[in-house]
Formats: sequence, C-alpha cells, structure tokens
Amino acid sequence: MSIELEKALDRVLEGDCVETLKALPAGCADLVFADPPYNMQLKGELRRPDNSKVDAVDDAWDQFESFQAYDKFTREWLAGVRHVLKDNGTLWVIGSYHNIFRVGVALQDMGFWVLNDVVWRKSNPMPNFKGKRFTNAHETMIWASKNPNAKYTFNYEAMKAMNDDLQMRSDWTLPICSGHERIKNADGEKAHSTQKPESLLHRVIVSSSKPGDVILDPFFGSGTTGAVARRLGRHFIGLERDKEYASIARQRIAAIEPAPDECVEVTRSKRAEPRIPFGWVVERGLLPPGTILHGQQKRHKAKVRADGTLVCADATGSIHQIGAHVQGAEACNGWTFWQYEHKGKLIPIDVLRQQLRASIS
Amino acid sequence: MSIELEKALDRVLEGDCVETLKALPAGCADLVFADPPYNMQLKGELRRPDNSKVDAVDDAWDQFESFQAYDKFTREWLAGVRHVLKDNGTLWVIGSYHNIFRVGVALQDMGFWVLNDVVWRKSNPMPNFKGKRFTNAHETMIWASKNPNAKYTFNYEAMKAMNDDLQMRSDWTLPICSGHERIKNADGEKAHSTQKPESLLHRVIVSSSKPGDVILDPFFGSGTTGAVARRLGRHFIGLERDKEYASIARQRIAAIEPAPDECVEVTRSKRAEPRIPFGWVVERGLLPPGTILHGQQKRHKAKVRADGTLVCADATGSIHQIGAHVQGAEACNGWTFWQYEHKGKLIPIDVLRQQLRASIS
DNA sequence: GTCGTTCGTGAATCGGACG
DNA sequence: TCGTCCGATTCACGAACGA
Repeated sequence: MSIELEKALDRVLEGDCVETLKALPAGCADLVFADPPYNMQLKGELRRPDNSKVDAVDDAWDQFESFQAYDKFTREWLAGVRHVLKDNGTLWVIGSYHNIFRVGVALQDMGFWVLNDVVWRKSNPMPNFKGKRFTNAHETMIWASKNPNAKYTFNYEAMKAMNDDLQMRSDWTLPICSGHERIKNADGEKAHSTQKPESLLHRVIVSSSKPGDVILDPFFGSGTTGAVARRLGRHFIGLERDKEYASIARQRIAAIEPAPDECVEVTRSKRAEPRIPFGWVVERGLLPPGTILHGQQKRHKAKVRADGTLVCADATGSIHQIGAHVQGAEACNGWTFWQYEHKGKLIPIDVLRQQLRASIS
Repeated sequence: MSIELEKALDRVLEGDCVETLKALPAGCADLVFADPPYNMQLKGELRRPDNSKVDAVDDAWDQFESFQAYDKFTREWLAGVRHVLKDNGTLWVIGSYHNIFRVGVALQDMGFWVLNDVVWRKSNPMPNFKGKRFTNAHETMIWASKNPNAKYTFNYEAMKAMNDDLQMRSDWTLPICSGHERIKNADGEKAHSTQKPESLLHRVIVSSSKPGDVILDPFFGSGTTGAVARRLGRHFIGLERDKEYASIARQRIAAIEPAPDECVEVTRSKRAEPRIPFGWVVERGLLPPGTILHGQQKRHKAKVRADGTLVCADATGSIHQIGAHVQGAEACNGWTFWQYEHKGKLIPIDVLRQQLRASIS
C-alpha cells in the first residue's frame, strides 16, 4: 500500500501512524514534530486542596503494559519517521520524564543525532497539590537530525531576533494552552486532553523550517502543528488514529488564515539589531503575523512578520529600524512609536510588551 | 573486601567507584548525588569567533567506545548505588542530552522511581559559537527514589520558603561555577573541567536530606558535594578514581567551616508535628463539652461532646467526619473547618491545637 | 460597559500511621 | 497486607458573575 504525496499534503490521514508512515513516500517531510503518548503511570485519583478532582490524562491511548511495550512502540514509529524524513530534515519530539528518556535512547540507538534538548518552561503549570515533589513545571523536547552530518535548517538570525538579539537558549518560557485557544467539545469539556499551545509550535516551526516546507505530525491530535504550519505558510501532513480528533483538527485548520508570503519570511542577514524581543509578542499570538502597525496617528504604516520584524514599502527590519526609516530619523523607540488598531483605537505595542512581561515573570 | 562505615564517613576514598560501592556497607547512604561522565562526543576542536580555542571537556575519563559501553558502565555504578542507598533514600543524577536519556532509562529499568526531572537553567551559559543550534543553556537532573513506594525525604516547606513562599518548581535558575569558587591549579588553569556550583548542591541537599544524613557521591571530582554537605551539617562519602582530584577535594573540604546546628535546621512540616486528638482539647478544658462549633461562617453547626466527638442534627463522629458529613464531602480537615465563638468572633479550633502543642513540648 | 470578585482548571507517576 | 481514619495540601489565568 502506498499514499501519493498529493493525497497527503495539507490533509489529516486517519489510521495507525506506523502503517501510514510506511505507506507515505520516502523523504517527503522536511520537518517532523511528534507529541507521542507519555505513558504516565497514574495510580489513584488526585484532589486539589479544595477537594475538587483533577481531570487527569487517563485516555486509553496513554496506557502501555510495560516499558518494553512502550519502547517497541517508540522504535516502530521512529522507524517510520526515518522513512519519511528527508536526509537533511530534523525531528522534534516532546515528552515528560515518564517517557522522554526512552525516546532519547531510541533516537540515539537508531542513528538520529541530537542537536539540542529544549526545555519548555511553563509559566503557569499545575501546582503539586500534595506537597510531595517539586512542581512539575516543564516538559522536554528533543531536536535531532537524521544523522550526524546532516545539513539541517536552523534559522539562527530569526531566533536571535525573537530573543532580544541574544542567541535563543535551550529553555523557552511559554504559557500552557488555555482560554479561547483551548478547543472545547459541545459539552464545554476540553476536546483533547493534551493540546499544545500554538506559541510553542510557532517557535519550533520558525526555528527549523522554511516557508513551503512539509511538516509532518504523526500524533496530530487537535492539530496544533497543522494550524501553525498553515498560518506560517508551510504544508502539513497530519496522522491521527482517532476520528473525532481528526475531525476537530480539520475544522480548526480550515478556519486558519495563512499569513501573507512576505510576512513568513524571516531575517537572513547578519545585522545588529536592538535588544527588543518583539518576536515574542508575535509568537504568543498577541499580534498575528500580517498585522498592520501605525506610526504617528496613521502617518506611517508597516506590517508584522512571523519573526518579529516589520516590513514597509521599501525596507525590512526591527520595529526600531523601520520606525526610524519611515520618519527619516536616525533612531527611534519602536515600542512607543508603533501602534496597532483595536476596537477602533490605536494602542502602543508597548502595552503588549508589558502584558508579556507580566505573564513571564 | 569490605569497608567499614567509620573508615568511609567524611572521607574521600580513592579507586574505582563500582568496586568501592560494592565494598561499602549496604544501606549506608541517605542520599546519593552523582555527576557521571557525560560521554560527550566532540568532533575536533571548537574555536570562538575570535579564533581562541575553547577548553572543552576532552578528558580521557569522558571517552566511551559506544553507547553500549556507556550503558554497561551506567548500569554497573547504578547497581552499586542501589546497594549503598537506604530503602527510603533518594538519588540525584546530573547530565546533559549526551548521556541523561541513557541514565534515565537505566534508572527506570533497574526499578528506581523518578520523582522529578529538574532543569538547571544556567544564568550565564557558554554561547553557541557556530550559530548552528540553540545555546545549550541548561543541564538536567533526575531525582529518583529506590522504589515506587519509598517514604523519601522532601523538605517541602524549606523549598517553598526558599522560593518566595511559592512552591519550588522543577526549573532552577543558577549561575555556573566561576570566579573564586572555581578551583584553579598552580598554573591558573581550572583544576576540574566540570566543577558544579555550590548553590546547586545546596538546593539539592536542603531539599532532600536532613542534618546528620550521609550523602554519597560516586564521582566526587573536586568535592563540591562534600564541601556543601559539611557546611550544612551532613556527612559525606566521596569516591574518586583520580588521586589529584581526591587531593584537591580533601584540601577544599578541610577549609570548610560547618554552619551552627540551629542554622541547618529547616522549617518543620505540619506533618512532622506531634498529633493532637481533638479530645485532648476538650479534656484540657480549652473547650467545654456542649460548646457549639460553626462551619463556613455559621452555615453549619455541631455540638462538642465530652469524648471529643461532635454531634449534629443527624450524625455523630470526629471533627473530620462531621465536617465532611455536613458539607456532603468525602473528606474534610476538621481542624480548619470548625470555628468557635469567642468575644463575638469566630476562631478556628486549630488555634487551640497550637496552644496545646506549645504547652506540651 | 466597567470593575472587582469568585470560580474553574491544567500531560500528575502527589500520604501515612495504626490496628 | 489491608482497611480505616486522621488531616495536610495550590499557582496562574481566564471566564463568569455581580454590583
């Protein structure tokens, strides 16, 4: 059995991911993002101090008989990933201490080359209610190439631009998925127990893929990978065993408006930029790529790109550079110069930086 | 061959750690901290942008022929750790993505139970000079008990106090070891290539051991574990293969002044306080039989009986049982739920328990 | 509408003494 | 080993609600 690429591109394929991976054309994916079951071995129920019950991840898909069974499963889907991944492609896997060590060993044994382990620091994790351990406040991602000498994509300058013009570190502070972003079913319950935040996928995709690339997710779930890929001008291939999840993902992605082409381009040149993490505002969805910013009561305007740079009629650069450029000035504080429109009012983007600071610290 | 505990306590034992672990008495350690070789697979030398050479970890002790050889080594020293570790003791291992996955799998396979993975976020990491990856800005520690049901030590309140009265999270931001703390040899070069900061060991030891405990480090190196253990009023056992390192560690530790006893004590948890039956409060006359207790601002009430049980409209039982009963809840902490009226104010009965405790001790 | 308060909830391997 | 019962334990957000 085999599946043609055009039948898979920008689609959600239902079925067992190991089988589907085998059936897909070799080397069809530039990037793979995988959020496999964590194999959490929960015992009894857990209650908060106020006696309410914690809605734990007790889905059948997270149950394995033993570590050995989990290892076997891991090696099977990783073999499938090796098949679909281009030789210069890279793989991201996310997990917790329950499973990530086993994934890491499997990766190394199978010839993948670990490039980084990246820690997702949750700004708002669930507390430890019984006071018996440290608050489990992070998850771990492994970023690996297919082999030690691969010429993989890493958008170094874009990452640096997104991080205050400092090199992007291996620890990323981002909030968990909640509020309107969290997809609910008809009963108002969460549609998927482990939906990942779009900001996380934004950073993964901007860092290690190019516009037009094919991003494959073998555990598609609610389709966060597809949603962000589409918004950022990448193709996706989603594999999902559960029909309900697949259906939710399709609906979700259909509602996504891709950002204009020029907005998903990221910085390539090595130029000194001021130390302002405007990219985080974009990454966190406080301003979507493509948003128009206004300067001096609509006398000037520019458009936001995915890596936090701005583009105007004849130039590209940081919020400060473009602010200075459009005024013909030597320097400019972009945070106070640029404004965005909200309910008919112009609001300085510095407000968003303050929001972000408050949520991070 | 065997080594008596008194010959090992507060000493640095030279020799192969696997052999030494076997020779030590079973169950002699309350806590083990291990900083094993990372098995970094460096290819060629690394240079900074200014062409200066980076003094990488290329020591002979960090070279393994293959992952299999590293795994074998790991399981050998971990078996030794199981031998020396008390049943209710815990183990910390620190590593990077080069080795930590393999350590984690070995731990899990050997029956250890992971309690947390803790990320050490370096506030001042070495940058990535090539711009080909994310700045490697953290290391990972695994904290594990000997088996799933162990009654391990975790000084929850102490950790909370150290973190501005918020639960301590699984990510710790601490600087790397540098400046005066970094031990130099006669030539001014660093004496050990991977010396850990004392602040890291401080947090490890305060969180998961008690004063007087025995802390064993099978890869003692420059002796950071011993230095901090001594300062915090714990015993240490250091195992080190290299005579030079052992000598450096001995000198270093000899210069340490232990903190006064009262300073190494940490906040006692409420769980460790002596238990006071509610009946004692009645017996001592702090509340006369017949007193009316109120729950939730007079929404519920019950009457105290001479034996310390409560009676409400339709039930009799302990303060906890009746508290749960009137709320229709499964459980309740009667000490904090019930209040009595004194001079027109409602006062939690827990206040009386505290009075009684103070008068007893 | 606005502001302040209450309520709900998130990938969680979450107790221990005593009979 | 198992059942019973005491009694210790939460942070950040966003939504909903009420004044």
